[in-house]
Amino acid sequence: MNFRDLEYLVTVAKLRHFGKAAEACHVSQSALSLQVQKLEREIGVQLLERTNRSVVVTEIGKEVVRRAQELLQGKRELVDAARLPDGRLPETVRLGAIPTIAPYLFAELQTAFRRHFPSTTLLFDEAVTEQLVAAVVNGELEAGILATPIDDTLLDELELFEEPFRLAVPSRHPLVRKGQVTPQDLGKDQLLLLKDTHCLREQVIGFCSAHQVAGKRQSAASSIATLLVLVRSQGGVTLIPEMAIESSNKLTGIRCLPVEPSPTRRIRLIFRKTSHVGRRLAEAVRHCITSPEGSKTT
Amino acid sequence: MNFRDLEYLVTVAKLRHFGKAAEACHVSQSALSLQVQKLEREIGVQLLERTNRSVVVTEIGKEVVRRAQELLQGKRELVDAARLPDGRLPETVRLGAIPTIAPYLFAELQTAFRRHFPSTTLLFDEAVTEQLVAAVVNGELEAGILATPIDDTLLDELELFEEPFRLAVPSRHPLVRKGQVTPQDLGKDQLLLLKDTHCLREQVIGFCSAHQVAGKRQSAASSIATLLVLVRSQGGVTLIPEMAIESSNKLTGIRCLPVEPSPTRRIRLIFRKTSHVGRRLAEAVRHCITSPEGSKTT
DNA sequence: TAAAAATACTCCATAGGTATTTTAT
DNA sequence: ATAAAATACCTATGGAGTATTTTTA
Repeated sequence: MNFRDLEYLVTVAKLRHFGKAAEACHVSQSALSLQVQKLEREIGVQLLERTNRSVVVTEIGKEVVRRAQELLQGKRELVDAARLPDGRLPETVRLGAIPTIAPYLFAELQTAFRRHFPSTTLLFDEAVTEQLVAAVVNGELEAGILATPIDDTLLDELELFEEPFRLAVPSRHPLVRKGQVTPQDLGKDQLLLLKDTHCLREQVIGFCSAHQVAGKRQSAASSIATLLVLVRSQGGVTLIPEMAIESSNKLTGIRCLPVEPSPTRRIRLIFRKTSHVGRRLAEAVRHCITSPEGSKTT
Repeated sequence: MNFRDLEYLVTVAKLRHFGKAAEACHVSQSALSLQVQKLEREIGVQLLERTNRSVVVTEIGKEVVRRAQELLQGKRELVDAARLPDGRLPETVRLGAIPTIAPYLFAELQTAFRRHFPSTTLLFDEAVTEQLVAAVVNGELEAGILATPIDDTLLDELELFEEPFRLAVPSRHPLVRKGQVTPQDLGKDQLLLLKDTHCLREQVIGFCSAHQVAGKRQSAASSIATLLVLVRSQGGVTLIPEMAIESSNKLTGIRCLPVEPSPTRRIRLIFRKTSHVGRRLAEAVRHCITSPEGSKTT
């Protein structure tokens, strides 16, 4: 067994097709087929079931593929860790964030990062929690920023900060006069929510149920920007994270009010436990965010 | 890079000698030397410093060796997991235990295990906590039984039970009449302790300091059996785990008294998080110990 | 100068390629 | 009948061996 064999297996399992897998691995179909067979013989267990139309991974195969992916990732991380210069970062690193954070953080983070680590290019990616976690686990991203406690033994997390939510209401909503808002006020108007791929939605619902707030709800928007447009056009209300306020100030007809006691979400960085690069990137990002005016060279 | 290269590197790092490493790997010195050089070229980092008298592993090399060992262990576990029959155990498994547990548990455990898993041979090993943990981490043992909370991200643990200590005293010690003993009684006689490789020693000291018990102490014995002989010959006292009482009853001139509140230790099973075999063995052992008269086939 | 690692050179096992056959829908 | 994987067979890369050289304590 060698890493190449595992690469072949993982690729066939992903594409469910020997021919396409061979192409992806830049070898002939026969070569790949042969190596996978050899691997199965060596382990002594059938990993794939082949017919002329489809390839299905056996139950044991799935477990083997999962472990093979870990080994391949471990190999990459071995090389990365060995090459990582003392106290520096690689030439390029990839950072992800969930959609309700990314647009409000990336611009400033980019600036701060450039100042602190001028020789490293920071690439951004936006994805919902589930995909973000998967991307960090399989090594497509070195680190990710999200707002959900992680439950993956392969990942570590670094706390960033706790962010309060504000209630966004139409400009001439009666609550604007009152200024201070209580959780109970949330039940009086139509509460606009994001679609359910976004963790923000669950956090808002969680806050409501923690305070026994019921009321009309509508889940239509897939971004905070859309939520705010709906607040204005439909006259509903919504909770948005503090970070989103500055950019939404440009949107006339909306006011953002503090709620007391305040709903919050906890922003975290995740990275693979075993990834030196990931951990160092996470520390770098935290440094950029918590002390944007420091100095540190790369 | 392939697994063989990593094997060569790990072996050289362990033996600090190319020739001996080559012998251990059953290849010629030149073959091994060449592959290690190739690996260093591929990674682009010097891993070893060679002179004609010694081989030293560089700082980066140590990290790479550590990761290489993990990859090699991961490869073994991939094969083990794939070959592991549903709900069964391999032909042979290796279980370790610390010296203050092993002699009192292995005999009965062997019997129960044979009944529950007749087709699996259970091999035992005895080692102090530090060595036991190392052996489980590097895969020499599938699981281990100890009495210390583990602090290793590679390991998982399974609680077994909480075990009380008893105070062993000479037969005609005044406390024998009194029957019930308090922690404060421990300070009145010479307290005999194990040498400091044994965690039992720290646990006894911990109990004493938790109850502000001072007094004469002597750390000489390297086994509970020796402790008890000293109790009799020197007239001191000692705390021994409940499991050890039955076999020490054969020793005349010793009485074991309960202490109230009772000192205890928590017995646990450890195994590699990623080892299917280890986890299953740990569950099997727990099953054997908690329900020794059950039925389960292998 | 002696022990040990590196190098030179030869050999062969095995991964890879092309062409073809088998298999299952 | 056809798409796809397996097989046959040839080629060539690279890992292994032996012999020798270089290095440095």
